[in-house]
Amino acid sequence: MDGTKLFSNIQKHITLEDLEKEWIRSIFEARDVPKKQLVLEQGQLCRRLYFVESGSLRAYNTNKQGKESTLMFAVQDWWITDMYAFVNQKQALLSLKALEDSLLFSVNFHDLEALFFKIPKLERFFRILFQNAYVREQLRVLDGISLTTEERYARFVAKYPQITQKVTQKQIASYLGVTPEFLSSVKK
Amino acid sequence: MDGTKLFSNIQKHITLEDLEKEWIRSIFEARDVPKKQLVLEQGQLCRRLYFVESGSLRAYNTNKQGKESTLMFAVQDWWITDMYAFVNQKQALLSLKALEDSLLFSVNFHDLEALFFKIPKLERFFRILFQNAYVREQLRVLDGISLTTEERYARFVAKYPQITQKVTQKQIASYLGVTPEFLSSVKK
DNA sequence: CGCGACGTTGATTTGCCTCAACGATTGTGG
DNA sequence: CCACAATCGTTGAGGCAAATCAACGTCGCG
Repeated sequence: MDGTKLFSNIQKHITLEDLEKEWIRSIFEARDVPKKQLVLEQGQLCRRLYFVESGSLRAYNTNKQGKESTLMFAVQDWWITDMYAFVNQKQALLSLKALEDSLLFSVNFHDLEALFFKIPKLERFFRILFQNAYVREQLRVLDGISLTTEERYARFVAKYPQITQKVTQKQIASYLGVTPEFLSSVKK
Repeated sequence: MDGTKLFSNIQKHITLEDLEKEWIRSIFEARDVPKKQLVLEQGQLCRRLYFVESGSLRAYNTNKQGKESTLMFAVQDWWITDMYAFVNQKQALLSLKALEDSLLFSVNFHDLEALFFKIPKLERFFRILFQNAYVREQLRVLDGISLTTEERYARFVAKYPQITQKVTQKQIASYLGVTPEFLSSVKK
């Protein structure tokens, strides 16, 4: 396990001693996942929180009629899981699938809880992480209830240019909550 | 300042010594706001985070055409602010207005930052608070892109029965992102 | 008492979905 | 490496969901 990106990600908000890095290293698990592999399947217990060291993932829900709704994309240097199912240790509402060959570091729920007691500074790190995530989702909700599809597509492209390149329009459509056909027509 | 609800809210997730309560008390500010009063106005700098000891607030954005979009309601025992503007100390995207006579406790940004250093346990409290808020917003996004208006209205009523009683249908419509006329028709 | 906001209803228009078809990519097995 | 299948992005016809606009009765507030 190298985890260069993981440690520099954490050290954006707090500083770590070598010993603390060692503890973290011992608890996080590295995993290579090939393109299209499922990391988590909807309905399973969601045991782990993932950090994307390289590659990218998509989190999506599939309803009874088979319609997919994309809740988030995660590229290099992002954290991702089905957070609802992770913090409540419940059945996942989401599936997580690799968009390309990826290297993930992950930690299970109970190890992370223990790590918070061993390294209280991590509470600060995750406080800031969740704070930013909350703000991001609130802005997305506001966009969703106040903007037209055309405006929301433009904002997505402006905010996530690197993601726009990696994913299909069908996936962007399912992130915006519209059909691929309609998104296609909006683009002109 | 009494702050019974404030302290018991914090102590849902961490325990506080008397001295720590004293520090918190000295930094939080009590304020009575009458029904319909603006607590924060869109465009102003958002300096404070609010806790609703009693009463209720609504957070909403008004666009150029004058259309209001409700981002959240906060009743007794909830925390609220324009979180985007608060954590970045930017111009507020939202206005906060009292739905009824309310008692608020609030803290300004820099005092809260200082308090995190004085009482590191508070990082844990807010880590959990933001974690739950993030999950809540993610589920709202998912509902927004995957459900019909009828289903979303039913979920709102089921999830927030006490809010449903306090607010107008116009406000619920602006929370769901539909017009009052359409919500009215959906209810049958 | 009277004004203004609310909730509802109906007529019309617009946004968006559904379904089907098509060429262009992508991926896969022989 | 090629041939075939599958998925993608696009287009168009038709239908439904939701917005717009106007009208009207009700209610709370000044």
